[in-house]
Amino acid sequence: MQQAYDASAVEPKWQKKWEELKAYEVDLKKAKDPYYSMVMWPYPSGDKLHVGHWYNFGPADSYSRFMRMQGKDVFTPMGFDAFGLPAENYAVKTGIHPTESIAKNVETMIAQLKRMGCMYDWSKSENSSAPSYYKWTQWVFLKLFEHDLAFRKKQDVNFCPKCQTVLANEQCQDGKCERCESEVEQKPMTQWFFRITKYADRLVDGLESIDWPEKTKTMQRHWIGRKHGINIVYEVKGSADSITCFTTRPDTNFGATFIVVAPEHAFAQKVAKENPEVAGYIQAASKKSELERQEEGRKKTGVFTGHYAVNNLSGYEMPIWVSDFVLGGFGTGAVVGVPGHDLRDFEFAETFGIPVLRVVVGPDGDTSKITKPEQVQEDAGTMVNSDFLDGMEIMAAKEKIMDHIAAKGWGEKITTYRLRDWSISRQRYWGAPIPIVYDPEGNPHPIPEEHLPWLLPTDVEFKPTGTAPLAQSKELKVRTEKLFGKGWTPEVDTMDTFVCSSFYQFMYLSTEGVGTKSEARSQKSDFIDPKIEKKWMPVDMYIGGAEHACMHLIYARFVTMALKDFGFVQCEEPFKKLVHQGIITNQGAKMSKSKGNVVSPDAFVERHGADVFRMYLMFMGPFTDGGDWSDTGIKGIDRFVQRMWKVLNKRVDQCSPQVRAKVHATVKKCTEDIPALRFNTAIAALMELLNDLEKQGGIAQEGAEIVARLLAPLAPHLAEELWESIGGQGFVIDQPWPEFDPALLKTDSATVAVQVNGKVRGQIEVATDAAEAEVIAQAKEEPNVAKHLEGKQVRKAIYVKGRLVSLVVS
RNA sequence: GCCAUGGUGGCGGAACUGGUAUACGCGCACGACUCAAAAUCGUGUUCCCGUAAGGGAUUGUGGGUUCAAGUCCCACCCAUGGCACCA
Repeated sequence: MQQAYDASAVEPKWQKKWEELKAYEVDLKKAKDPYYSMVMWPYPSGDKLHVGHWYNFGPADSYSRFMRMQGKDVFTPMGFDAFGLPAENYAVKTGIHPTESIAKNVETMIAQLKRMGCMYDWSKSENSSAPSYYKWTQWVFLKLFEHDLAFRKKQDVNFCPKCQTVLANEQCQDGKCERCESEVEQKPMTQWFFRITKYADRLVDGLESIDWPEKTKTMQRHWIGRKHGINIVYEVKGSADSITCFTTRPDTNFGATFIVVAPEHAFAQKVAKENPEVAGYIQAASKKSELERQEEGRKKTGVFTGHYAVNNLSGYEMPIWVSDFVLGGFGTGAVVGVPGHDLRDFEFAETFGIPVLRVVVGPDGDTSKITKPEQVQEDAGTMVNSDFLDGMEIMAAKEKIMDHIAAKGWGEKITTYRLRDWSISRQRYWGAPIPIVYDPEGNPHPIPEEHLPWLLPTDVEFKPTGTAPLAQSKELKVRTEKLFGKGWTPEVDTMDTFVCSSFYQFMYLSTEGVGTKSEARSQKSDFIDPKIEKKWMPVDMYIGGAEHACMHLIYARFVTMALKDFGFVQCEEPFKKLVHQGIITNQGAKMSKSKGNVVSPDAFVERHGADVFRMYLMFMGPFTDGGDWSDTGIKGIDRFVQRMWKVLNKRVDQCSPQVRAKVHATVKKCTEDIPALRFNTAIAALMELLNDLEKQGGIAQEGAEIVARLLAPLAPHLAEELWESIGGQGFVIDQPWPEFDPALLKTDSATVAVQVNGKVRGQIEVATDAAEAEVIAQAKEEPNVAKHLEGKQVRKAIYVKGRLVSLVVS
């Protein structure tokens, strides 16, 4: 009799063997059928791996293992996004240098990751805070600088007065600091930017070619916000001034009845000098904070300037207003109001008694006076009261009038974007130093490549003061003067950590391990071997959180495109296929340290093993849905593992035809479900099979070999142990994926349901190939069916092969 | 407010091009083993009526199409995620 399956002994045993035999190391040059499978690299925090990591990495590994058994040379690396604020804050609190705490955390996390039993190629790991890595972060900066894609400018930035630091847009929520909830101030500061806006069109158009979730693509499209429209110039009556308005819907321009400019607009500023009412409004508006504006909601405020602008199309004299619902920073800072067909314009017109004209008739044909907001739909509507546009569909009218306005010289067609250039300067310590020095006149100069890595100095305090910690470093100052001359000063800001992660997909392919061979690489000037890059890029499968949709996932695309243009890589898009795992919550709330509801996997892994924990997470529901954490069901997977171990070690001479059919049906199900990341149903199918095997009292050798292989992606340790115990050679993960025989899936007879007037009244067994008439006759004879047919006429009879008979009677 | 996705037993969730709704698991109940408990095994388990056979109801709500609707169409309600005066 076999012993119970003991995960605590079996799992370390196989982990050791995999490591000793380098089972997961990939020869990037020799690999014949490359498949690059990547997960988003974790931040090495002291909190260790949490359930969310397991939920991302475990299933992703099962997918990689499946692809490997399809015969692919699967490369799946792991690394650490190690620069960033948490380590710096920890340093402020404890005085321990981030280099030290990060090294310790990385070590712990590697041990934990190995405990998961994932097939990472550790010989090619990366750590973004290693000089051998950030040398390349700096190199990327220099290349962007060289091509005028990195530049310096003064701009308002988000500044948290309590944390004494600049925050990225994503670190401000509703105008408040994400961490301390203080209200964020807008402060003008000189910062470095990457000119991502230059790539706006490619970033939008490229989305067509990649296999990403539609939702993520939509978010990126919206974030980039490309809009085709026209700038129309309106002359101010009795003045040499003019106001330019951007609009995407010039087709409705015959309905324009007013103009609104932002308080910051030059015309508003000019009027304010002679009109105290306007000046007062502008001053009041500028005092309002982001928060106050939001609290006001959609309530419209404004002030009339006393001036009019002429609509050349209709001759209408439009009053010019100032209102803070128009944003100074967007478009031209002025809009033309078409209250009949725009929600905001309607609200404004209603508040101030401005006429509302109808110029579009909707599908309902209603031409009455407009009394409630009617937003123009892009796909339905006909022009009215619009002179030469009358009767046209709106989209056709839009094209016609744009040409008309442009030809008359009243405006110019233009495309606008919502995307802004990427601010990458951070007044923080723990990041890659920006490789720039300033001459005595204050002009920036790139640090020559031979001086990279431009090392992060260590002689600094971490306490936040509002200026960059690097400014305190004597060593950095001395180093700069020594290399460049007296009076030269270093840049003291570091780079946003998103710069580090924007190109790591290439780094894995060009290194040989943290702190070992990667040191050698840092001596070379090659970014990546073009042959390797061509062979492996783009990444075939990328799995990670949806929260990166408009940050990392845009930045990485931008940097890849730029590197392609510079001639260093050949791929346009870094990630061919992208999948987001769902979020695991605890009692409906996101897990976070501050809420104290983080579930640690360690205790479960210790009790049940990594296989059970991984499988339980996969069994909870669809991978992309996530779910609410509960540990009640984990026992079911534990039982599954124990029972599977037992029954696969019980031999029968031959499986019954029914069990053989079930085995092949299970192969089919797993073959379809695992690559589609439907792990929950694949596991359910294996459970069904297990129930049948137990009824049979065991399994034939041939069947056991199939089942062990089916388990290999989902429960890697259990599968290896099973494979060994049934006499398999080598690692099960190196075996080919089993194939199913479609002939075995067919059965001779089928259970067919019989409905009478839509209600199931009985079941009959029929031969699969029985004729329709025969089956219907048999159905009528079924006792309970017959009862319901008594005294009635069958009007219609339908047979769905092998499924049901539907009888309609009256 | 706008956009997207989704509402199925006590719970997590299955369900192919419309074709026996509730697979699989958890939990629960009863039984076996045990001095007892845990573990394990067996049986049952959508709800209501019925000992049973059987009948009725049921996939957020209300309509519709169809021999047949969780699945398709219309209206509405609710939940989650994203965006939020972007012209």
